[in-house]
Amino acid sequence: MTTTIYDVAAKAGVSPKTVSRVINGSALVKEETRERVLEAIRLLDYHPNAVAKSLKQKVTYNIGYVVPYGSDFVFRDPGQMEQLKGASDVINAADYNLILSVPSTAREALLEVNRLLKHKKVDGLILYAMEGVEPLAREFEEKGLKYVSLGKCYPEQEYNFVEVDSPSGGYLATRFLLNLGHYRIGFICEAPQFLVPAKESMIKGCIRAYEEAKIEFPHDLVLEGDYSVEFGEYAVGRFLQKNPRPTAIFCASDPMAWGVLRGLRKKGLVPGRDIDVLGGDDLPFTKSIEPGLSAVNSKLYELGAQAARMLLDYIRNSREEGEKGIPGRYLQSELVVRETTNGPSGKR
Amino acid sequence: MTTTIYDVAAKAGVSPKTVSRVINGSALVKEETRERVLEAIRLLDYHPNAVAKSLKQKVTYNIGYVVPYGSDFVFRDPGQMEQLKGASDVINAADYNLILSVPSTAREALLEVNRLLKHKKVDGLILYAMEGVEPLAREFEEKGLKYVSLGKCYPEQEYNFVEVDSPSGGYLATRFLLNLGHYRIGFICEAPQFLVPAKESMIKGCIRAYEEAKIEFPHDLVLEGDYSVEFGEYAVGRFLQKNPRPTAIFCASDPMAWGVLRGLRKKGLVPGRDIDVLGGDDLPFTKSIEPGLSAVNSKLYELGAQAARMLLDYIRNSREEGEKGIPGRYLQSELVVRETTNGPSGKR
DNA sequence: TGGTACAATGACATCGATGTTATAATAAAA
DNA sequence: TTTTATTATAACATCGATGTCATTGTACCA
Repeated sequence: MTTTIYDVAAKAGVSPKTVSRVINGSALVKEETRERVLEAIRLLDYHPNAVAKSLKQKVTYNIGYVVPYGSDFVFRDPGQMEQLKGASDVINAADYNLILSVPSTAREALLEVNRLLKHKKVDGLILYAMEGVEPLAREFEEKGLKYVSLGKCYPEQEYNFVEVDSPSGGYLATRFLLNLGHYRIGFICEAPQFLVPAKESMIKGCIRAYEEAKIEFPHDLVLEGDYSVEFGEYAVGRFLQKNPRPTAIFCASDPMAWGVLRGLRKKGLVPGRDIDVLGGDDLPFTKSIEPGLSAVNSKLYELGAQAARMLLDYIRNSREEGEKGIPGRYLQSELVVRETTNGPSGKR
Repeated sequence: MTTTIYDVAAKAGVSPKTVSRVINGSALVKEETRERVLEAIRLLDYHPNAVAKSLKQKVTYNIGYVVPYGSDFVFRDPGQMEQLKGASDVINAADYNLILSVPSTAREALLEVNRLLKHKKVDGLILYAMEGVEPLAREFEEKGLKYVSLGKCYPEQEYNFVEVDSPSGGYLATRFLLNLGHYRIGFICEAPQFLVPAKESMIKGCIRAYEEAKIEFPHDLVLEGDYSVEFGEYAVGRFLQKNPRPTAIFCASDPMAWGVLRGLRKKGLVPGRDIDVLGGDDLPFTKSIEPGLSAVNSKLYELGAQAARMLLDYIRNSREEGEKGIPGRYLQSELVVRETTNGPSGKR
């Protein structure tokens, strides 16, 4: 049936071990033998069986990417895709495979993770941190299973995570808007059910910026959004009822900002002239929107890429037993100014 | 180290084979023994090694999902994500794993596919059909490797594909617009570099609808787009220069239609009043856009799901050698009418 | 010329499960 | 009660690679 290393060995008149040496580029093979073996491999169209190799070497070259119970959420959120893409690129470049798993309930997520990690289908896991992953993360650590999470899984987590520093992004955005002359700013921040409990909301940074500027923070202008375009649109209505109404709106995610743009237009308001708008991701799509949406760049691609790099590092260099993993990292955001932030009306 | 089936056997005082029987739910185990074994499994927190099982059974329970050299394209196109999601849901429900691979060049794609299929890392492959996959598909067939393609890989392909019947979608859309009273319709169809050579363009169906209505087809109003929002916006400018200018625009994809909406607005035109617009995918995002975009529903989720189902079928029921696979299937589109199609101006 | 190093190769065991086949224990049939 | 089925279990081989260790061949040095 399938050709094995034994077939090749027989054809080349050597032992299987020698064929193995040739495949793995060992220097301990005479040039002439090597060529004979390579010829046999070519003739038989032989491909080593990765499963057998895995069994012996206890390495699968598979990385699991698990997003617990977020199926709909995940596939519709372009921010999620950026993270996945970052991870995918790094994993593929390292000749590993990415096993994508998007269970739809917490229970399924648990089963899934077991199937992958404990049954040795993957060498490690990238875990998207959401409400409810804490027990999973704890268990991994207890059992010495390798993972890196996208975001902290619980407040005291010190190892194996990469996280966007949301408060610093909020601070950056707010300071910028305050400097433009805004003081009534509407905030759409992250609804808790979409945030890991451990993650600090951007709003902390926003408040800090107000404090530094010694301006009173407009607590009446804070909404909690679900990352959807729809929510952004809805929020516009809410904000316009306020008195005085905000002169700028800052959203924790780009899709909500897209919704805000749409909502404003529906009300006959011009973003960037009547009301300033600032997004929270700087997704690729945001670059091509009209008018050009200013945004905090949350480095989502980089987030995924770094997580993958950390995990690969961890997998390949973990000699000592009982080491805790790799210290967590925070990514700092940047501000990208485009056309929707020009200062309060009249100033333009 | 890791607990194996031998450890469990020893603890329970039975043979490894009996443990295996318990794990696999064989009826040939006395109730009392079963319980003893289960207890041992629990105590030792034993999890069977999937790799060892794979080696023996020659089944990996992995499905590869390969999108040849389309990294950027893929992750930015929400239509792609719908297909991926459809496949992912089916694959996970069947207790298989999805290995996602998005190589960025044709050469990498080849290596990738070899790594996956020939090295036995997956039981089968879902292959996104694009320019250049034909040789791959041919080789798979020659070697009896299992795959199903999303779209035909070459014109005469009869097996192992699922495809959206684009011409029928084009026909549906065009007939609808003609019935509304349009006769100058602008078409943005698929640029050839993004289409498998084997796939028929929707434009064929559009022309057919014109023929049936005995109206002359406006050949001057056909553009080829790259699926991007930007192109849709650009196309608006092109169309408005035509004389007489079109009263409706039909796009092969939703993102291009989103671009058209934006482009129209920038020119001060109102979609659905001044010019009708029709999208080509009916993506989730399209449901929530403003104004509600009418669209041909291309069943992209279903496309991915069907491909996965076909492949799983093929994998599980392929007893006979040399069978060609599963006959290809075409999915028919539907029309979803929302707010952007009200007939030529004045008629409203 | 014999000894020592090192290069090149192979024999055999091993990874951890399951398939095959033999055998022990029990139940049903004669 | 003996024979025959049937149930329950185990011994051993096997999947296809690689690791360990032994062995052979060759070159270099004393």
